[in-house]
Amino acid sequence: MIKAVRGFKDILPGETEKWVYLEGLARRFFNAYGFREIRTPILEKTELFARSIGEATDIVEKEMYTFLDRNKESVTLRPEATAGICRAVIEHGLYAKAKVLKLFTMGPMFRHERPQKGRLRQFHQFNAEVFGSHAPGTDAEVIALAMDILQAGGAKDLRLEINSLGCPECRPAFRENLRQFLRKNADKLCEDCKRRTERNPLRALDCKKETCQAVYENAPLIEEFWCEECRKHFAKVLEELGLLGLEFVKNPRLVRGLDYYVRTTFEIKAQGLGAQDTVAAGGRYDGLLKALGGPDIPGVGFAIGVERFLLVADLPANLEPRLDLFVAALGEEAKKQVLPLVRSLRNKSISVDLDHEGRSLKAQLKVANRLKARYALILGENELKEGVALLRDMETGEQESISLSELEKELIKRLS
RNA sequence: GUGACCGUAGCUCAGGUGGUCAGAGCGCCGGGUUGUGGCCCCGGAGGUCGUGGGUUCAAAUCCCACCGGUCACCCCA
Repeated sequence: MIKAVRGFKDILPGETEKWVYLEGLARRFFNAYGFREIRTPILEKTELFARSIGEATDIVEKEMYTFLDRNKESVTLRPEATAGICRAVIEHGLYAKAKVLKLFTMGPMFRHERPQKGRLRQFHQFNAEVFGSHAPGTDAEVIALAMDILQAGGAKDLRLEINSLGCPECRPAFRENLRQFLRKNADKLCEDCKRRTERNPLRALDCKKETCQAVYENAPLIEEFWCEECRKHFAKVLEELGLLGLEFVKNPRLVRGLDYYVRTTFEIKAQGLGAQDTVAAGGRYDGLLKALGGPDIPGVGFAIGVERFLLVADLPANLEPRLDLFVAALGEEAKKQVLPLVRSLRNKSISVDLDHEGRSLKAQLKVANRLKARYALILGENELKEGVALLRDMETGEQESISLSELEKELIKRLS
């Protein structure tokens, strides 16, 4: 048997209804916050991700689905959405259309990692990106949007963690200082952190090993290095979050895995997700557009992991579709009578199904029951003779006789 | 890439120390109701016991390898 590729999952009926529900929910909020939808390709030139995410990140080094196209050009299945959106914004000059450009997208991302709870190789995100605003209020607005979507989906016990990574003005000094600290304490660190010391010292702070965390109790803090601008920016973001009524926890060790973040970074964590407890994450990426060859326009955004969202969402129980009407036509003649009616009702958005296998009435009603039909319409020889059809209420079992000439009108009245 | 655990019908799972152990529940199909679903009763279909090798008189059961799944590490949504 041919099975789906590891880490790639079918989303089956029963699940798809939940997806559609959450997508609709997210769309309503994106709309309410003034975001327009953009859809970019799933495949991009590899260079785009290498330049935006960062050459030395795990994503680029070992997690991308990269291959040579037939013309020998290296292409990659997008591991995240921001890079592609930035590319499109630059390519089409979208930044010229409005001072502040608000975009959202939803769709699959691909990362070649070992699957586990809340982690697939093809996974899905809801993404929001704002271009053209340096204002801290925009950071807060974007965070509020993410929180609103998650809360509307019934996610409980959300924990918003926030930090500022500084900017190109102040971060290098911190990075160097931290590196010195790590070198001094190298003998107490795990192998991973020793490696991070030279490659990406900030990431060491994120290490989950208690022995390392014990060392980092005394590590230098980024806030001690923030420049005046970064300090003011962060304070203002927090103030606006407070005004929006959002609780947060400052986490000076919060470091993201993508190089393009500056200043504000945040993660929204939830209970019940196992080891991968971040449902949403994002931050500010002011230099990214310029780095990709565009104008020097700032950006802020976030991604919600849809699979993880589903794990913590509290959804309505009645998402599975119900059939309005099941038509049980007994015999060829009855079926001929009923086909035009079925089509007509369907064209009025009334959901109707019928049996094409010529099965017994009993079997047909059984199907009607399984499809959770509200009504069944029974038309057999007896009814044909009398020029009527029987409308059976599948809840109560009550049946009434309706003349064929009135049938369509009656059904529309009851079912629309 | 590393580790732990797991792999029996469509689904959820039983099957002490190898010898009617190929089963149950749910689902599906049919019958009980010559034209009436849901509840109940009866019957039926459906399985290379993940794959391949080995030990043995005998393996779903023990051993090895491989494949697949789950969770965790790394990292991240």
